[in-house]
Amino acid sequence: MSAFNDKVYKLVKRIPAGRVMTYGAIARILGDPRKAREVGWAMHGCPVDVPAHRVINRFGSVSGDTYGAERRTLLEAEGVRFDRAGRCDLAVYEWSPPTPSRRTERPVRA
DNA sequence: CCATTGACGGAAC
DNA sequence: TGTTCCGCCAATG
Repeated sequence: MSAFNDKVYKLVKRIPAGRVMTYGAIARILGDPRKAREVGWAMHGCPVDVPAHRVINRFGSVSGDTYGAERRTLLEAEGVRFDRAGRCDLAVYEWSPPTPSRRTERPVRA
């Protein structure tokens, strides 16, 4: 288990219900913007205590074939709205980890 | 070691 | 976010 992989899990666990993060955003926060694919690969075998359904691609759509439908259902249960194309509004739902010197968190209710 | 693949991203059209 | 192409990187055979 690489350190990068562990960081991904830790970050994903901090994502609040009803909010999502993209693979690229996670990789970027972890310091390796180009490792977006690895984030996805890490989620492929993620433990059950990691809310992998809150990690989606940059289009706001859920990737994956079989597991994708299940994850999307979980997100909808948390209040995330999907349009007909299976995408959600990242401008509204995308979440960023809290920073020590900044507390600008807003409720976000679409 | 080389080729292929992928739960990605982004630039170019 | 339409489609196509390419770069990046780990895992897999």
